[in-house]
Amino acid sequence: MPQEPTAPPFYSGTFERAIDAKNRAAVPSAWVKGEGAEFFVIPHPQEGYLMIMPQEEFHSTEQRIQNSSATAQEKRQAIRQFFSAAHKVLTDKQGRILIPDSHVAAAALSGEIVFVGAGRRFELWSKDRHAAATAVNDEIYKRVAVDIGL
Amino acid sequence: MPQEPTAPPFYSGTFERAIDAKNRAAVPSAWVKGEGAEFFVIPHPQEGYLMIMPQEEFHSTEQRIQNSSATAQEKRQAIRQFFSAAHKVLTDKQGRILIPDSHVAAAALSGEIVFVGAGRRFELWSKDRHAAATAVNDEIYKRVAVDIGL
DNA sequence: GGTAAAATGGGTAATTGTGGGGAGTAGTGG
DNA sequence: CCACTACTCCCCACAATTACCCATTTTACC
Repeated sequence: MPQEPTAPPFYSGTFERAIDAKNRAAVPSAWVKGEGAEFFVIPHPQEGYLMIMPQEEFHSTEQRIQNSSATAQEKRQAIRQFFSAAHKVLTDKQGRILIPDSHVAAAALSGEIVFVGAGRRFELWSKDRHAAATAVNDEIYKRVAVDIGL
Repeated sequence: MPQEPTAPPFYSGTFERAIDAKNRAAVPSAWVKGEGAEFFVIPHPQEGYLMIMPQEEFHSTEQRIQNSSATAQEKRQAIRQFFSAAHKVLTDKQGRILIPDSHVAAAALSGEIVFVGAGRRFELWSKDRHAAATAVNDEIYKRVAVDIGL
């Protein structure tokens, strides 16, 4: 039976979690299919949160850099930074991932954290930063909602 | 069962390591599959770091020189330089590689070093130089990230 | 309320990184 | 051809980190 060749994952919703003393964070169970799921963890270049994506989205992001309007030289540099910041992680038997120290620092993670679905990838925030970012975005969201007559 | 014919290796992430008095450096365990992995070590021609690649990437790099727009004469010279600078190394039983003296000098390695994943190959930097180079690239990376709406 | 699944915490075993002693090998010069 | 030296690799030992496992607690769903 030729079933779907791994249906493209889609992440949505917001989930509060905790990160423990060993820097482990439990991925929402709805987002982890089988055993030993594999993700790439990359700090967002500007805003202080972590982007987490499966392999195919990782490579498709590389392609987007490749297709950008920058010069060939700039694109190579950008991709280098992108690769060097990307750490591959596997879920353990309890569905948790281990966040590298440098990335914990980059996103200021400690205690309460938030998983946020973002389509083909998801995000990991410190609760505080997420609250702040949400406050700003909500403003914009409301304006746009009015604009389209939601 | 026709499984993938040895999935091409992919290196990503950044790992801090030490180089000891015997010029041995432990390759990140995630990057070494079996026993006695084999790599080619070549100093980067301009920037002062070492490129490390498995055999297939080594040969594919030779091809890229071959396909460059230089004259036949120039290409022969370039490939000569490339081959003469490339040292083959094997991991020892503890997963370490021995860096030739000349290459240690070329990359100014001593004490703290950094392994950087770069797709089908990886890089070996002195910690100091890496910090300096990263500062510059990060600038470009951020600009491109905005460009593609990361 | 009861059952199952999910999330969290921590103990323990296995793996990884680091350092150094010493045997085997190859290169050097007499 | 033989010593002597320099180097490389193997081994062991230790420390630190990671992954596995099990035990509670919490949440979700009948």
